[in-house]
Amino acid sequence: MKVSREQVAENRQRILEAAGRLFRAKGFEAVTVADVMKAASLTHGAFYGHFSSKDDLIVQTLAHIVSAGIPEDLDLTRYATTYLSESHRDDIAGGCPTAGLAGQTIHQSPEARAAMTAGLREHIERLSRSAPGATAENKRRAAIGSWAAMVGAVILARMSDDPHLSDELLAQTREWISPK
Amino acid sequence: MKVSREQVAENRQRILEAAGRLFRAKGFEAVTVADVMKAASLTHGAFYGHFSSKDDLIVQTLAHIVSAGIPEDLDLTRYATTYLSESHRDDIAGGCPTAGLAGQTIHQSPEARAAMTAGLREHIERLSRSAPGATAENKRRAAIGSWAAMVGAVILARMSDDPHLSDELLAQTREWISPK
DNA sequence: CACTAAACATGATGACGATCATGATTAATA
DNA sequence: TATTAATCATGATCGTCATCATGTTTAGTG
Repeated sequence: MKVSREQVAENRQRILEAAGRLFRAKGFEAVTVADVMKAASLTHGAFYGHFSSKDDLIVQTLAHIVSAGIPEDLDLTRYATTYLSESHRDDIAGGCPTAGLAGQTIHQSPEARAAMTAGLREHIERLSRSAPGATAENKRRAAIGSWAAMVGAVILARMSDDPHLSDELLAQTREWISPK
Repeated sequence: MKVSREQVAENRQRILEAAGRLFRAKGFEAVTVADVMKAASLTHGAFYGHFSSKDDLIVQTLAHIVSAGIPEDLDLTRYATTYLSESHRDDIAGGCPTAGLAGQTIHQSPEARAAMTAGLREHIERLSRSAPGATAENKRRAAIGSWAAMVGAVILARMSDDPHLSDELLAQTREWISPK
C-alpha cells in the first residue's frame, strides 16, 4: 500500500512527534520501536522505511525536538518562572527535552550527543541576550548559571517522591535565581 | 560451594560496589545482571542469592551509594569548587550518584525514588548548614539553588561533546554560585 | 492506461538478558 | 565427626525486542 508524498512526510512527523513524547516520558531504553509506531498509528514494520535503526530515530528525534521553538524574546526571569512551574515539572512528555533526556543522552551515540549539544549552545545564546548583567560576559554567566539551576531543579523535583520537597525545590530555585 | 559469613557479606558489598560504578557509568538499563556479577568476580547464578531481582539491586545500590559519605563539614563554596571540577565531571563511575542517576531514577520503582529522595533531603540539610545567608531560610535557599545548579551543570557538561563548552559550563556555574 | 517502485502490513528470525533449576561444595552446628 | 543447609557455579528457559523478508497496494511517471 503505497502512500502519497505528503502522507509519507506526515507519517514521518507523527513518528518523530510520538518518539519525542515517549522518550521524554519513559526514557530511550524503555520505549520500543513498536511502541513508537503504535503511537504514530502505524505498524512496526513500516519503521525501517523511515529510519535506519532505533539509534537513528533517537538522533533524528533529538534534532527535531531540540530545534522546536524556544521562545525568542522572553526575559530570563520570566522564562525561569514558567520553567520552574509545577505544571512544567508534571508535563514530562511535553516538557523540556533537556530536563527529560540530558542525563540519558550522555550514554547515547556521538550523533545524539552532538544534536543535544547544538541545542544547548543555541539555548545558552538565546538566554544570554535576555539575561541580566552589565557586560556580555556577565550576561552569559547569568544565562549558564541560571540554566544549570533550572535543569537541575526540574530533574530533582521530578525525581523526588515527596510532593512537598518537590514543590520547595522549584520555589526556592525560582527565588534564588531572580535576585542574582 | 558454601562460603563463610564474612565472605558472603564481602561478596554482597562487592556486588553493590560494582553495581554502583556500572550504573553510574552506563545507566541502569545498559547494565546487565551478568555484567555486575562479572565485575564482582562472581557468576550470574549467584545473583539471586543476594537480591530478589534487578529492580531490588537498583534500590539496594542506591541506598548504599547515597548514604555513602557526604563530607560533613565543608563549606558550600569549597564543595562547589570540587563538585564543578573537570575531574569530577570526568569521573562518572565514581562521581556523584545524583548527577549520574537522578535523571533515570525518575523512571524507576517507587522504592528507588524513595532512596534517592532520602539522600537528597539529607544532602540539602547538610549543605544548608554551611551555606551563606543570614537566616536559616536564606541558608536553605542558597543550598537548594546551588545544589540544583551544581547537578544541572555537571549533567550538561557531561552531555556536551564540545570540550570547550563543557569546561565553560563548569567554570561559569562555579563563578555564578560563589558571589551569590 | 500500463508499469514501476515506493510505503506499508504481516509475519519471521536471532540475540540478548532476566530469572530459574539443579548440583556440588563446605561452613556452621550439635 | 556427622548432618544440615546455605552459597555459589553451570546450564537451561522464556520473553522481549530490534531488525529483516515477503507480499500487497497504489502513487508517480510516461
